[in-house]
Amino acid sequence: MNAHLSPEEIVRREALVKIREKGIDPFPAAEFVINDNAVNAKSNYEEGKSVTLAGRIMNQRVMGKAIFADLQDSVGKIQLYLNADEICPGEDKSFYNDVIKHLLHYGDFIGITGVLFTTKMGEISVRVQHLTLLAKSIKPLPVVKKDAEGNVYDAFTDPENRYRMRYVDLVVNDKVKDTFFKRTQIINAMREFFNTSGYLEVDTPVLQNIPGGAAARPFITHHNALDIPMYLRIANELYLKRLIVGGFEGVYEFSRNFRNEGMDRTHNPEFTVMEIYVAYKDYHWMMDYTEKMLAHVCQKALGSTTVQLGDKTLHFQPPFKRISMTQSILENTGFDITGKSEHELFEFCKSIGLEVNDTMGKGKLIDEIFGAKCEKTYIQPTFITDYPVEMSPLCKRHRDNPSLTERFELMVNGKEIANAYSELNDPIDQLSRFEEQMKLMERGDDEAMFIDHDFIRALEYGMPPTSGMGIGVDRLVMLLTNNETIQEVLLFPQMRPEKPIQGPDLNAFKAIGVPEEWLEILPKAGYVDIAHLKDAKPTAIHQQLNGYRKKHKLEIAAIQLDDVLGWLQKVN
RNA sequence: GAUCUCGUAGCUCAGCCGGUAGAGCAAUACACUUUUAAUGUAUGGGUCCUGGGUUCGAGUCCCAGCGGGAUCACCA
Repeated sequence: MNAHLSPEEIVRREALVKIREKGIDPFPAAEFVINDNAVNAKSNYEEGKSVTLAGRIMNQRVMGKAIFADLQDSVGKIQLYLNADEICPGEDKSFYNDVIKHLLHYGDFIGITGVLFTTKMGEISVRVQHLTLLAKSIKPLPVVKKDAEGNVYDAFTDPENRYRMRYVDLVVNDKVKDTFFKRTQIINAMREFFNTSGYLEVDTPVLQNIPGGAAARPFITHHNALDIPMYLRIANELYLKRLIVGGFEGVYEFSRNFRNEGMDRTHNPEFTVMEIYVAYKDYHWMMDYTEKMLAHVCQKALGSTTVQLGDKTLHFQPPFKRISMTQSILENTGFDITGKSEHELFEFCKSIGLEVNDTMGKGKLIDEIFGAKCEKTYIQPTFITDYPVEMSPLCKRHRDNPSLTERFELMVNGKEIANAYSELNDPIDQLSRFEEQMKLMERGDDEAMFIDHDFIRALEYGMPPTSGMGIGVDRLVMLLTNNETIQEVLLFPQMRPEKPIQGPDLNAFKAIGVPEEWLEILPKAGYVDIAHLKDAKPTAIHQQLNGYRKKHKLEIAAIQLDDVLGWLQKVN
């Protein structure tokens, strides 16, 4: 049964047995009470202080009757000094010699009690008096080593393995845990900011009848009892506005959204957006509020409003630059979109080499121009304001210009981070905007919005003037943790599923009369299951198996052709 | 979805013009009571991603597939 295990795994499983034979439980149930951690023990160092710590053994340097090892706990590492006489004060040194030296492995969880001291090399360490095995690790972790200059050797770097086995990544790669600590600090800082303002955190449906609030392809599922299609939410916007209709002053939600679109280093099928809606406010207020909120988040999570991102330094100190979309396009292309017809925009797009087609309305064409020529130029936080009405079906028309909307997006490092409106609260205008979207859908735009009649009904009861803002949490975390891929800031990013390891069906072979000693050889010779046998010629099977036997010099009786014929008879 | 590129030991990687599968770390054994990429000696460990093809002979060349990465397109 150990055929599929690596030699190291077999050693560890054997160690498990030997540990049990010595009367030690390798997976004890009892609580292990610690009174300190690796980082605190070092920063509040007191010579001779007794500490009890728990964590993984990460590196052992065996020196005969003494061992140096690193203990890695939830916050960091501390060196252990394991001395035979210290741990086994009496005559019997077998716990040290047999268990610690030979049955403990890299990655095992242990608990220790000992006293703090400093080695002659100046390293704060624990002189261990008691050691308890807390959990055996029977699969070897990748061994990552670091030298005195901080150079890392044999790092566990393969992105596929790191993301698939994040639990391993977190153990062996120091910086990974820090990113996720920061992620939570960022989210906590936002929550704290909104709560201090007196706004209410709410939960709205993830499973929706109509996937509204954004333009994107949804994931579709089915509700059996109601026998209707249901959608995973692409946004929560329309539900939060219903709550403003219901009378809340301000509501916000950290919303896990799902979009059935491409995956790359800035897109994951599920991602997190924070959306907030506040009654009686407009988008000017929301710009001020967003600036303050981001400054607060940077200060809380990073201790500064200055953020290093690669070779760029970003400044989140308010006020941020503000520029209208029309002005931005004019500055970056020399083209004034004011009053231009769809045809004129279409021709301009073609003239600057953009790929356009006739499913694109005015809004989408302008968006193309902005995306291609303007977006990337805004590295420092910049509010882009006053988008064309065609691009923003949920946004109130601009108070001074009905062809524009009261909308802003916040650009940082050439990417959209936040999006906000003075929310459209005129139910009649909202319905006609939805109908425009339906026309786009009929033209072939599969990301146009559905009409949500219940949402219209809510607006008909009356929604106060409201400003709403959504912020891409994952992308914000990327910015603030200096990561270039979304996979680095999601604990478990979406991956193509691993192919199940096809366990050869040995029982089926047994059932047709394959002898015990040949059971495991069949799959190795290429016959993974009965179907493979069935499709092959008996003579080929016969030769293949005996060929394998010869090649590997197996000390078992050769298979006769009659045996193979016998198996095949039972198959049919 | 398109293009480029990669897939060899538990980890990081070599492997030339096609000719017996390699190193370091990890593992095992021995030595070593202040090491920290510990050290020294010895040993074991491989479906060279999968399937075809060319060839006397394929890790290597060709084709297809699977998986990863990068770039681009769409999207936040």
